[in-house]
Amino acid sequence: MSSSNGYKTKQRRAILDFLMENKESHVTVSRISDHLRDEGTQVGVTTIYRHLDKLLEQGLVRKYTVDGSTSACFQYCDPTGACSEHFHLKCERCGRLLHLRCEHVSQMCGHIYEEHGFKINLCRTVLYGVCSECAEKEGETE
Amino acid sequence: MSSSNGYKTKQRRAILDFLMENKESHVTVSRISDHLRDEGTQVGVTTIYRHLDKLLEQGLVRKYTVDGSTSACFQYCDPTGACSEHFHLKCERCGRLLHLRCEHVSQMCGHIYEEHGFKINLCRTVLYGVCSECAEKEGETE
DNA sequence: TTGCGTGCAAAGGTTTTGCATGGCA
DNA sequence: TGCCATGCAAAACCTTTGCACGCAA
Repeated sequence: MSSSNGYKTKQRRAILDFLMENKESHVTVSRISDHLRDEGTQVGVTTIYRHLDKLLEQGLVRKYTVDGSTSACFQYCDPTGACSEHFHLKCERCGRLLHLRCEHVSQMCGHIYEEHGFKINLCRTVLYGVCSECAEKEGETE
Repeated sequence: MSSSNGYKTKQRRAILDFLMENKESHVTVSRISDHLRDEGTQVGVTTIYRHLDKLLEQGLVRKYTVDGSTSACFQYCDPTGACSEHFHLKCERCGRLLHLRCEHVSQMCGHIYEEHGFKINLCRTVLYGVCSECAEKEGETE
């Protein structure tokens, strides 16, 4: 079913490459556009939006918004499925996305499902907070 | 400090009333605007945005985005502060917001902080998924 | 009376749509 | 060659800003 997801064009390749290069952080459409232009592979924003929509449907990218920004953020999501099995932590200070691979926490998902009847969608859920590095920096000045 | 948060106008009253009536779900600016117009208390969107900004600063409303919609969602947040002490679950089907008051889950926050060095911000964090009622409905048709 | 609150109009952004052209298979 | 992909321009939205007037205190 997913073997023929459209033509292989250089625009699609360029967008996908950039997303994969930045799989540890999130990017906006304008950042994708700027990067591709600087790199020499000019791609219209329309095309970028259309590809992201498709990738979203296929579950290959994650989409969310960051406080204070009006534009959506996108992030490549490994097709091996690894990212749909653990929580994601987003630091409100530095913006980094951390992958929380932890047995203890995974069990909590089971607990919430069994005891509270709520099936968490790990693909969409992001835990916001402050990472240890940023907490240290703040501790210095406060 | 928070005893004099501006004048008491009928617009402010109308917006706050609507938010409090809908504290179990989220509303968009256009929904607020439509409701107030239908109710007879026409309020300009500019005013709605400005009040929401203030309420956000005061921590009286929560703001987030829902997949598929480009506009922001707002939700009244009880000033008793209880809501900053537990997780919120948002059902992706019915849109309801559930308050997860559970000792076991609260302990997990401590675990993530102590073992992973990440301090979760419960005010901003929303766990997405499907609630038990919607899961049942889907089970019937699938 | 003073100064914040309000709402219109306009600006600024982001995202979507229509349509003619380009390029993969 | 047949379609899908692309990109420009324009439209459609959402949100913010400037400014004059209204209204609470």
